[in-house]
Amino acid sequence: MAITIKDVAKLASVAPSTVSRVIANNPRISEKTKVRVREAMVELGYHPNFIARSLASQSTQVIGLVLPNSSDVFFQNPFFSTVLRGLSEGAHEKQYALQMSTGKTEEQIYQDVVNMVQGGRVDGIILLYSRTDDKILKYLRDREFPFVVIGRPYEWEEEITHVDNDNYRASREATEYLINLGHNKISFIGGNKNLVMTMERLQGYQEALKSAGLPIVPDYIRHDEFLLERGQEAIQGLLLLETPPTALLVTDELMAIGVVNTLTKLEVEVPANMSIVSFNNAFFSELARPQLTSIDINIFDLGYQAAKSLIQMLLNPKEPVKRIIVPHQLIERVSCTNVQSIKK
Amino acid sequence: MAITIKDVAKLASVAPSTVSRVIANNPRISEKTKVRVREAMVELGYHPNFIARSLASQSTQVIGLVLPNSSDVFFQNPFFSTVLRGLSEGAHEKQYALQMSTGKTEEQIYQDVVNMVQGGRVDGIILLYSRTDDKILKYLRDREFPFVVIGRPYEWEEEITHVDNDNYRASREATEYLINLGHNKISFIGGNKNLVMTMERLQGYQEALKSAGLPIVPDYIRHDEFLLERGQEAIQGLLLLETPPTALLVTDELMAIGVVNTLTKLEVEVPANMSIVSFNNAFFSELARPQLTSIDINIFDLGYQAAKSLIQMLLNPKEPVKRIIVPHQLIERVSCTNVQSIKK
DNA sequence: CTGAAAGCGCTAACAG
DNA sequence: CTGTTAGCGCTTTCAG
Repeated sequence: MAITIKDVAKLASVAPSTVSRVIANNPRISEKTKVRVREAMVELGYHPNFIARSLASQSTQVIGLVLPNSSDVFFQNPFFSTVLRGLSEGAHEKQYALQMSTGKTEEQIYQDVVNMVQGGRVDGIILLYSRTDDKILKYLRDREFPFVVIGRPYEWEEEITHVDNDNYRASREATEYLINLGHNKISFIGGNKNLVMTMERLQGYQEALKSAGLPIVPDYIRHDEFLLERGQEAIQGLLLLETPPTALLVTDELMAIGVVNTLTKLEVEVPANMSIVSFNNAFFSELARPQLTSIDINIFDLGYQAAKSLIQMLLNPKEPVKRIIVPHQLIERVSCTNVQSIKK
Repeated sequence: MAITIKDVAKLASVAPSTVSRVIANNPRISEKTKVRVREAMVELGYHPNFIARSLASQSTQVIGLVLPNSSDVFFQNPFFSTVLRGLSEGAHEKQYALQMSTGKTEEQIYQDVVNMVQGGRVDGIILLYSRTDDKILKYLRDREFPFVVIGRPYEWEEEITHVDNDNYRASREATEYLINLGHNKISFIGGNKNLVMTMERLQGYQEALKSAGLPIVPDYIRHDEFLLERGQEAIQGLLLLETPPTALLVTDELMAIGVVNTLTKLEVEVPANMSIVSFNNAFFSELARPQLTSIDINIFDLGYQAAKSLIQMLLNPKEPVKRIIVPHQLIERVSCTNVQSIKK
């Protein structure tokens, strides 16, 4: 078919193994023959065959990405493209390629992963989410296959390298920010309950209320998919309460947009009649009217660090387990106001 | 290492080739031995090694995706995630995996492609864009490597299978829609000039004006990156003109959002003082305030059809060249109004 | 410093 | 219907 190592070897009058060593830049080959071999490679337009190399060396230079099973939802969220951009950059630096799972149900994705792993298609895997009772995580762990989790693992946290934000603290700070503005009826609109991230943000919220001596009102706590529509529904429910909240902590941008749009439609002014803090800050918060005060969790870095960590693990099999906490920060915009101004 | 075909063969007391045939479900193998072999596979927990298979069969079941060189911009745009979702679904149906280019400059991406192709990593490639003077497209064509383009190829259109919208017509219709509302000062805010899509949309716009006997005013035509910020700049320039337009055709959603936000800031009301038609309709148009009338180009289908077409080419090497036109439609929302209402 | 040879795990003629 | 035998293109001992 194409030009192989043998062709090069013949032209340079060396053995194929020598050519292989030149490619690997093996120091035991003399400069002279290296030059000669390289010339031959150029002359023939030789390009190494990765598949053959993979088979022989048992490594592919490919990283597998696993999306959550609610991938349809995930795709819509700007979180996805941003984290992917970070992954892409991290992988590119070390010449790794990225391969994605394409399944939609948990079972399909599980099969994707088995194919990637047992089929020898990838050297390592990055889970772009962390949730409870994850069959896939368990599978990877049982096989001791190299992988990294974006988010805090629900189990075996100490044994799994992961990249995460301090979601608990971020959420607590956001809540305290609202409390400091005088709010005492603060609602929590969270995402999928099975995501560890959601659980932690809820805890941070509750802890902040507790510390401030405020009650935790179950009716103020909502959970749903990270979707525009879900945000809309959530806020409608809250407004029907006897004493609706005066402030909202929304743990996802897309939901936040849904919330804001719905409020606008219902002529509840933000921030005059409702303060909002959003999460993620993947540029939707800026885009919303009014622009949303938001916790920036540096999504790009989550991806970038995850890629880098995994590659380090691959390069050095006894690399210690790591936890990388990407910093967050509250970005103040104009969606929050002092509670005084609300009382009419 | 892991369990191989030989282990299975031994346990089932057959030759390795027989096992291979069972995997391929070769009809020439008796049901009896098939069953026996399958039992052995299950008992051992055998899973085929894709890399080995790829090397032997010279096919990988992987599709390479090539993003445009302005990938940072591309990642932000909802076009990306939507088309990727379509690609993912199309690939999954036929058990193909997706691998992405990770380079950022044209040269890096070119290298990614060479690696994918000459390295034997992928069976075919999908270009997620179409632009002028594309080195990568030329490379693929010269090597006669199977590939599909999303968008209309700038050259060799007749020889390259591609999936596209009728951008010319879509744009003409959108412009006519505005003309029918009585507008005669219509501006065109387009994206990157090197994209074929942009060129076609511009032509459609111009043709509509011409047919209606309206002049083509160069000052009304703007081009820029598909970015929020660019949309903002474009509209500011337009408002400074002696006779600003009364209607805008914006060929990208993200830009459209930038335009709307800027107009709001400048207290130019939409649609009262400015009508807007946007493109793509990947749910940003719905999200904007006011909601934007938009040409829905069915981005998901672009991806889905591209994946399906490429796979067909791979399955049947003499599959004829195809052009697939995904239909578009104008979705009326509330960002346009009759020109009468503008005159104060 | 370089060559010969074995083998990574699977497929695909070619026999029988 | 099934086994034997070569590879696919590269890496990697093991010699020398």
